[in-house]
Amino acid sequence: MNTPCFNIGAVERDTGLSKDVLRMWERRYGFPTPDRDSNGERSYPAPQVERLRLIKRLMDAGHRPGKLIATPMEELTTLAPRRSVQATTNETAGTDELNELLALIKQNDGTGYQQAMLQRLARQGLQRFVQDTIAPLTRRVGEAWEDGSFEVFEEHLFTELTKRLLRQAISSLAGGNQGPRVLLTSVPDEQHVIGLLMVEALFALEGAECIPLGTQMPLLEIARAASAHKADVVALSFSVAFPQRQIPGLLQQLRQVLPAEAELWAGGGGVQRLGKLDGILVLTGFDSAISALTNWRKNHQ
Amino acid sequence: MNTPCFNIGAVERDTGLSKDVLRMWERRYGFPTPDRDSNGERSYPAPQVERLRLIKRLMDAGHRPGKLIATPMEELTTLAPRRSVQATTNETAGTDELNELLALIKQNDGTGYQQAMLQRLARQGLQRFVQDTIAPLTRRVGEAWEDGSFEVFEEHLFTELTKRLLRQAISSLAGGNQGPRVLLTSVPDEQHVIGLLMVEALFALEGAECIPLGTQMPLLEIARAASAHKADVVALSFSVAFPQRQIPGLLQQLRQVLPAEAELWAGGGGVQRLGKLDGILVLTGFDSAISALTNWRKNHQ
DNA sequence: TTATCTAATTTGTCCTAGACAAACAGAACA
DNA sequence: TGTTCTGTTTGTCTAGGACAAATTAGATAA
Repeated sequence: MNTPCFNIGAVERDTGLSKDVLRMWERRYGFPTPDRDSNGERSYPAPQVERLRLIKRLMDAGHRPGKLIATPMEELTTLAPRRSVQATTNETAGTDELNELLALIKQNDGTGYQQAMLQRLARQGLQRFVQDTIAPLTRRVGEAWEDGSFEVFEEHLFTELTKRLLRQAISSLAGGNQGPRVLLTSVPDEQHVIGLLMVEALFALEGAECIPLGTQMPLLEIARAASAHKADVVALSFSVAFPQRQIPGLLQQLRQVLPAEAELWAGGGGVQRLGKLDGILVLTGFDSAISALTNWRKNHQ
Repeated sequence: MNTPCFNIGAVERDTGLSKDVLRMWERRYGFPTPDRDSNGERSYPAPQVERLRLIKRLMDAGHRPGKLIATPMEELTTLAPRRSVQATTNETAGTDELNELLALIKQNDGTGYQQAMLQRLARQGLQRFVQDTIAPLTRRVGEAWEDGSFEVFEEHLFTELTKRLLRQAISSLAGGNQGPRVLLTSVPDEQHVIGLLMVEALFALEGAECIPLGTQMPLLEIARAASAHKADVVALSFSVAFPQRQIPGLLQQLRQVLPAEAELWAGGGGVQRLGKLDGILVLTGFDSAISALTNWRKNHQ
């Protein structure tokens, strides 16, 4: 493992920082300081890539790059998150149980986690399971990832296993066909699917007809899918990690290309601070999602 | 829908063509021809974005951009795929049944598809189901997508439902613990997970201990995960859609940062034409994967 | 002291235009 | 028919400049 090197494209892939940003940081802040290969192209040593990944994580947690880059490495690893301060409010109840579940993931005990979750599902029923177990657990994992107490691969394992549980639960429900036809998906660059699965579970419980298209649909394809499926509602999910600044523009762009008769709903952690947008319904939580559904039914009978 | 416009970043997201490529094509070929907004920045009309998406699809199917861009739009829509010529060989048997399954997707009948697949699973058993149903079906969908007879959203629906089936089948297996500990994942930019799920199903059937980390793990994180989980094998999947040229470099880079005691296996449609690589085992198919597993056991008892 | 508005700063994204290497196609050759 | 060589195609990298949106800091008013 003697100092493997990454070119700028590989660093972009691995860190999520665009080439433009990597070059700009080098120009402005003097970091990173890649070597040059025989063609004069940047060649990033692995430790610098690690540091960039750490910086990116702290940025996603609300820190600013200028400060971070000036901070020495040791200090970086101990920095706390800035954004999610008011998070731990209604988590007094059941906190210990959630911690136990997370501990299973941290011990790399995927099987144990799955079994414990299935028990909870059986005990709580799907709706409560989604709202009281999956949702807070997901948020907790996000926070833990931000403050560094969760490794990336632990988060991946959690995500993969949780997706399985949800999908399994959903497919055990008979496909509803009373309610609106709801097309569930996300925009390109938004790959978090757990939010979509949670809301699908709730909608399916209510008997709505869900069309799960997975994540990362190009906007124009969402519009075509909505036409082809005669969807009554297009529901998009934005995670907290999604670049907030892009959301309003994306939604309005999609609203423009979407059939007029299809409603556009947006939910997830990313849209909570969003203002009102014309022709778009912002879902601020699970209750809001369910009441949107019942409202739709009231207006379409 | 009066000519909505996309900036270059949105086009990159929606088409998968990098900003560099978009600018270069404009310089070289005179297409696309975006307008400019008040800041002098490119503004792509929706029809051009559609055309770019079509071109990208045909490129993934083996065509060359120079030709495609010179081709008029009407002709583009009728172009056949170039790459997958020898595909339809051993598909004589059961072709009609597979066509029926695909027809369900095309009719947007997700529920019917799921039921039909569950029946097949029960009839064939998991191993045959993976090899004789899921695998050819997935290949067929890929081909159909390439030659334009499948819409993107139909492919998404198929993918989402098939993932559910596989995950459900896998989680019904008791977690094995005899065989090697196999860490299953993919590199960043490789988001196709069905191949991973198929091989996980086979390995789990053989009693191996699978650690599914989902897709898109940064290389350095794969290495950390392998250490933390004490993985005996890291198995990566590359779909046919993954840029072939990047694969050898990626694998060697990963091999460098991976613990020496962990084996590195690479499978999927993307690695079939790959030459031999030092310290990396290329899996050319399901049989090859299973024999790799038994070989490993032979060498580690 | 708190609130609000303005100015300065930070930061990401976009721009042009040039260079080069890897991949590919086709021709000449064995 | 197969192989090597050469020219073309194509993607990715480089440099540094510009600017707008977001954020912070400072100043003024309540």
